[in-house]
Amino acid sequence: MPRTEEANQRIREEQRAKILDAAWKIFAKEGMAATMAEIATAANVSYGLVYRYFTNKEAIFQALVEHLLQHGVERIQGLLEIPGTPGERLDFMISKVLEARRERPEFFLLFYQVLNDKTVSEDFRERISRQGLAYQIMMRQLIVEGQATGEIAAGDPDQMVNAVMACLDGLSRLALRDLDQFKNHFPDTEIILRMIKP
Amino acid sequence: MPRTEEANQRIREEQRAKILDAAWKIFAKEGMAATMAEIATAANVSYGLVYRYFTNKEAIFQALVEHLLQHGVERIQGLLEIPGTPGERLDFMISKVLEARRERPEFFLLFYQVLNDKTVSEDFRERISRQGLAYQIMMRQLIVEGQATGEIAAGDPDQMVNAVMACLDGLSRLALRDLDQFKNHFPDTEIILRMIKP
Amino acid sequence: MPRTEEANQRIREEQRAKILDAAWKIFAKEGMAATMAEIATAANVSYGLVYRYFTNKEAIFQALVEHLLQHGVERIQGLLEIPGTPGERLDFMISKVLEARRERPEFFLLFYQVLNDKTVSEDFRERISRQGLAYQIMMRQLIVEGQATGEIAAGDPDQMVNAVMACLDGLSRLALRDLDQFKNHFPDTEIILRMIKP
Amino acid sequence: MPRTEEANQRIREEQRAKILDAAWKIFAKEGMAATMAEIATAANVSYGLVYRYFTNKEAIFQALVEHLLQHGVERIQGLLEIPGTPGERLDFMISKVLEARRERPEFFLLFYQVLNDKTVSEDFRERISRQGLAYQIMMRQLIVEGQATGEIAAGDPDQMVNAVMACLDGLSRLALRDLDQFKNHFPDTEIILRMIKP
DNA sequence: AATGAATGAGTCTTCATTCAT
DNA sequence: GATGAATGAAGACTCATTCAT
Repeated sequence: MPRTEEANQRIREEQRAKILDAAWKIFAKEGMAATMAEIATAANVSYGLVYRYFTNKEAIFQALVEHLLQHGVERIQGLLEIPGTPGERLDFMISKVLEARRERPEFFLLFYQVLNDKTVSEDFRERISRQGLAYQIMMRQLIVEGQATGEIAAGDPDQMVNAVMACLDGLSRLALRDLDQFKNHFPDTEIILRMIKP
Repeated sequence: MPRTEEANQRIREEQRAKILDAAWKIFAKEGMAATMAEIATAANVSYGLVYRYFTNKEAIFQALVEHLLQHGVERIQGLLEIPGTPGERLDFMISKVLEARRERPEFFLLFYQVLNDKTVSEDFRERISRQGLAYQIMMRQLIVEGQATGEIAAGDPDQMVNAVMACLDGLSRLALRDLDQFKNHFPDTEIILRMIKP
Repeated sequence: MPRTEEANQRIREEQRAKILDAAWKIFAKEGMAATMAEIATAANVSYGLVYRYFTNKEAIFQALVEHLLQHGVERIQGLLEIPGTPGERLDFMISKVLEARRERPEFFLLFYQVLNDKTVSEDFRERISRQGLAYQIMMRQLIVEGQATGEIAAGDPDQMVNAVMACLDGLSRLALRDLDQFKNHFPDTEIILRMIKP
Repeated sequence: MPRTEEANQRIREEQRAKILDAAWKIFAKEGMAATMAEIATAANVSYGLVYRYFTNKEAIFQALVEHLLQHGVERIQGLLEIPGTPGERLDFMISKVLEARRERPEFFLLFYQVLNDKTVSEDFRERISRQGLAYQIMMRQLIVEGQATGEIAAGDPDQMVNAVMACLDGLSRLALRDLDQFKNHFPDTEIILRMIKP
């Protein structure tokens, strides 16, 4: 008695999700050094099954990255439409991303894995990189505007962008090293914002 | 007619240095994922020669880490003896480390590689970790003292430490991703310090 | 549809046995100089598969040696319980071991490989050595007793032990060099025994 | 001021001898697994020098084997000319070889290394093997003759040859394993001879 | 759809051999 | 004649990927 078509469909989706969930955690931590065995074990599926859902390791990575790109675009789109003064918009933009980073650290960790791992295909690096850049360009733009309105401290806007981005990056990595510190002493937005406030 | 003993000595020192120099760059970028072939190529020596100078990959890593620990200890020792108010000492401490990070990015990148790579021996992780911690504890102490004197902003000192450390970590990583940004728009100490200033 | 658990179990046991069988022959001949490729080829499996069954070359060796120790102990235990005069017991003991050596030459060849190969772990050498010694001590004891009863020739019992043991060792090695001679002209126990008979 | 020709000649011979002496010990123990570094160290010469005296490892081996063959031939020649009854000649032949084996164990150990090591060139194995065979054939012949005269026990002469040869082989190997036993309890000829005496 | 056994290419390490001095 | 630094091929081991059931 074969399964119904819907049942199969559902199974497939569930299994795929299970694998991807596991992959998030593993890839965020290990990057491309993650092994297929680790992923299968973490997903609680058999070794071979992973290959029925994904062509190869790169393909899993790709699925995660697509997710990243997708959500990233949405998020950035959202930020573009926010009303307010440049300073207000910066506040919002940074507080939002901080929140996201606190809630989904794997998300951003993967982001950096993509950028640093040379075994990741150039195409991904390119796309991921472009997205990060979009965010930075927007931040820079708002900083420049904010300096004009006096909401933002004077100084090289690029330095400020680098400082803020570095801080975000570093916080994400803290999640890897010391989850306790990360969860219990995640800095308030205010602290970060002081870097660019007059 | 064999080479003189001094000539051999010199050759050995030069080659060893050449290999270590190459290893800094490679390990900073790749961590233990670096291949011996990469290191040999970067050092411009043959594959097998690396093994005449170092027992194995771990031993190269070890040599670099020892260097790290050595200099780190000196640096931290130096900071302990600085006179001044807590706020002044924090200024000094952070400006010094920023300078070091700008000048020797590989140095700190390796630091993080050690912490994150689970293939690195537990002993190294322990020692490196302890050193990072010493720095953080000192910073936290000065922040608390600075808050008492009013030189430092009120708020959870742990959050501030995390924010500053994250920023430092993130800046180091910027060197990997975008050396141009890193070199030309490295943030002034002042920007970072604003995070903890009232 | 996956294989049944039993099928897998059976496959694993068969393959493991196949590899061990091949390993007996190869290790007996080459000792630790045996290559994994040789073993895989002799076992008619792929290179990598050997590593799914054994951690490393040493582990294969270990499995064989455990077998050796196991059976050796049984054999020696058996000899202790034999009734009869010292001379009779010596006859029995030597005829038994000769038979074993004729039937399972690899068994004893491996024994000597362990003793002579300095790349074998000290622990193994120790255990194997102790076992050989136990056998020799028993033989020496019976020789001394046999000399008292007049069943055994007078003379230095250590020399006799050495002569007999040397003969056994040498016969095993003959299997390597000239299997034809070994099989068709394996000496009768009587010949060996004459060395210690009056 | 260049060295005189004779001085050079003498140096060359001394160095060559030094290397060969060292090689005897090392090769007897390790066979072809001996490393050139070990040999150079044991000979107390520099690594590279070995290659000025010998083309490669095989060549050292070859020099030793030539020595073996040379002396072996002499020895066997000597035995052919011995007068006496078959039994007397056997006594002589075996006592001589036992003496040689006790005095120069490396000599015979190398002999067996050649036979068993597949990395030794087929040619050597062939020649060495032939020599061993010559010795055995002679022994067999004398045994047969001795059986006719009643000096030698009845029985399969091949078995007797194998038993005696095995004993010799085994004794040589005892030198590797337990030099103390080898030196202090080397069996008297008489014990060995009993195997073939009525 | 699922399982895990099987394969082999890539990397680490050793060591025979070559080469510059 | 002598030295030891340099090279690279061979063997151990890991792990992505394929395959039989």
